[in-house]
Amino acid sequence: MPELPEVEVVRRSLAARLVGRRVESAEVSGLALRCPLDVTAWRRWSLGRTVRDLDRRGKYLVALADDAAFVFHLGMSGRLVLARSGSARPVHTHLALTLDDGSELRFIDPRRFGLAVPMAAESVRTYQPLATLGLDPLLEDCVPALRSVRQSRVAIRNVLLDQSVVAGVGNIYANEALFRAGTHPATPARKIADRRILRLASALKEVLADAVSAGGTTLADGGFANADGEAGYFAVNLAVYGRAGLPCARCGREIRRFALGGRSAYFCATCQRR
DNA sequence: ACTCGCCTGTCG
DNA sequence: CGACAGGCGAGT
Repeated sequence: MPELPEVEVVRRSLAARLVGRRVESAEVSGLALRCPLDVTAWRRWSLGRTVRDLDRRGKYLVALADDAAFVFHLGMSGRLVLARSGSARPVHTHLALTLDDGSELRFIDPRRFGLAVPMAAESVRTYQPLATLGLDPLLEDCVPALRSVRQSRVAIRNVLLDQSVVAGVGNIYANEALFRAGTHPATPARKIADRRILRLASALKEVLADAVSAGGTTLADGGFANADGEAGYFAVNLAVYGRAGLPCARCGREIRRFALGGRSAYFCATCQRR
């Protein structure tokens, strides 16, 4: 489940080898991702362009290539990898861009919840999925964003998942940040005192930075890998996510799981209070 | 402000 | 074989 740290790890592992490369050909699988993969659009916007920059916006990656931009989202199971052109493509490779150094950028996504869209560089500014993103909790102070929802009745775990509030947080890091902040996931946002908002903001930044340093979270399913196909090792540092029934590393109490808005929330009833 | 459907692989 | 994983957009 690529969230902000995993996308940042991909960006860092990809950027140095992608920037300066010219796109020579583009092929697609024919299957739709979140949006249809339009081979005509890909060829129109990518062929002959040179990648100048690779940027992250929340969970999105934006490659700038001269007057074009390629927007990617890894969805649930997406990978962006660089491989040698001509080597066998893994199953579920939906986009392959061959580059001028004999490498090939591949977008691989078994579950096809991801996104790969080419466009004019000037269109990025108004592209709706990017335009609605909240601020970046790794790069910016997210206290103002968390304060902005102080009237909301929505459970704080769900607030953290709202990409228009803070961009890039998914279920793993929402749960982990709440554990570090000592706040119960179901706490209505408006019930959280300002001191706890400050604590949550710093816990969020801290857990995201720790996860980036560890190369991201690769769960037992092996879903996530960086651009070289390497797993991250933050999974060993998860305090609550996926640990229902196991003892809390801080107090020993059994971690509990419950459904919150259709997806699992995890917490320690001793360490986290409403 | 909710729920549902999309999609595939894995696990019990 | 059903449950589950879950980001996100569409529908209610």
